[in-house]
Amino acid sequence: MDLKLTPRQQEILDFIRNSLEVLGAPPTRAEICNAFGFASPNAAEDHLKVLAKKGAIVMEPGSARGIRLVEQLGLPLIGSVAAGSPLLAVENQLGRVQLGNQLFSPRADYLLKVRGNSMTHAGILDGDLLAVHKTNEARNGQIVVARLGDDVTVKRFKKTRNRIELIAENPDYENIVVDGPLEIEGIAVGLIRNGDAL
Amino acid sequence: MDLKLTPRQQEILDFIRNSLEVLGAPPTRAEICNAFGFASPNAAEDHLKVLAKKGAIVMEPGSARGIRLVEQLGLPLIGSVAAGSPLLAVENQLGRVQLGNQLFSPRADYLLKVRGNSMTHAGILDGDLLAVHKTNEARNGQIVVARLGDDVTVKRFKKTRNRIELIAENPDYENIVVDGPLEIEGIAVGLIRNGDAL
DNA sequence: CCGATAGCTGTATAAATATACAGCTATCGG
DNA sequence: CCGATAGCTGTATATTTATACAGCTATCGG
Repeated sequence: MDLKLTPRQQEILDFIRNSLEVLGAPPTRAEICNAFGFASPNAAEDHLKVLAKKGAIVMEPGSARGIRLVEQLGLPLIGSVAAGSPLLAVENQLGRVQLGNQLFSPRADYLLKVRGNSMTHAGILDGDLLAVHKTNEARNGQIVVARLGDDVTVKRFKKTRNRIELIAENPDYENIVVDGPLEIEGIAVGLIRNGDAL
Repeated sequence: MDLKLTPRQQEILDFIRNSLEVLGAPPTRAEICNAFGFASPNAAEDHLKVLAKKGAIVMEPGSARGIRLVEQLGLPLIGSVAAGSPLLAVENQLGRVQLGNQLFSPRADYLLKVRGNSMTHAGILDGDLLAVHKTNEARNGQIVVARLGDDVTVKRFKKTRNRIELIAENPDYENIVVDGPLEIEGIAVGLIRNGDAL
């Protein structure tokens, strides 16, 4: 979903860019109307919907000035996950990393900053950024981001006839035999290592 | 008015910075409350008022998410001025230039992109950015930004016993003898020339 | 001529948001 | 001990804002 924009739609997009630069915030529908001389706020709304459908912007539902430019979105970088909070909650985000998500396959939805050494033998070191594809299903042998109660962990997924195990790729760490509620948050599709860690 | 911030106030400011980076827009009062665990939106309001008074932010009255960081504000760059519109109207702004306003004295309030060659003999070329201090009063010999009806022009100010003249510093252009309404928008306090024009 | 699409007007409304007023506690310099 | 200030709770409200619904015109490929 990344179709070409009509000239008019391009103008709207440019206005949003300009608003971000000049005002420091995205415009409201009313401001768009004002800038283009629209008599109805719905004219702006329609344009925004099209821009969203075409993948140029993302709209934060119900939020004032909730227009985000996809081009400057990049992938959210998730830090340490606060107990019980949704992985992608704003409070867990360290920022965004400018990175086309077509770099990985399947598509990366976010980056997770890895903490600890439980996966070092799989080449995943402390501080690495793990590119994660959001999904609820994992196949045997895949490296998953899993939630066990309040904890979020990165491990290798192993499913046998009678149980599910989360394998630590480091003999110093113990594998986890799942007995409580397990939720797959996503599967690893890539890795980025910052120069600092090399 | 640029006093030191308390640690708490610094935290609030950092949160605003973070919100701009992560969300792409300034936070609402409610979001600040949420992030810091405040029970009352007024706690956020108070902090913002202090930050505004101390010069760290500027608040757009009545506007949703109307918090601007002064540090990334720079000086507004005014392009061609639409007939009849206020000089600093958003529609006239080409963007902002990162520039401490203490560079000039008196303080520069905005930059005006000069159009035309009527001041070339004063070293003001087409395309130059003129740093302007906002004021209604000009002294003899100062270079002023003046409004004559719908037109905004840059000229040297000359006041004699019985009339006011706007002098063009280029023999190819004619001086303007003021007979209609004249409004001084500001006086030139500096000049910036972009590499392109050299 | 038809249906789809772009681009708009006009109206309405629930929810988000800014922001005022009143008051309370802890700290700190004098 | 006093007054000022920082930092907050709690309540209330006028605006701003997002956004739905209904409908209209012009263009364009078939």
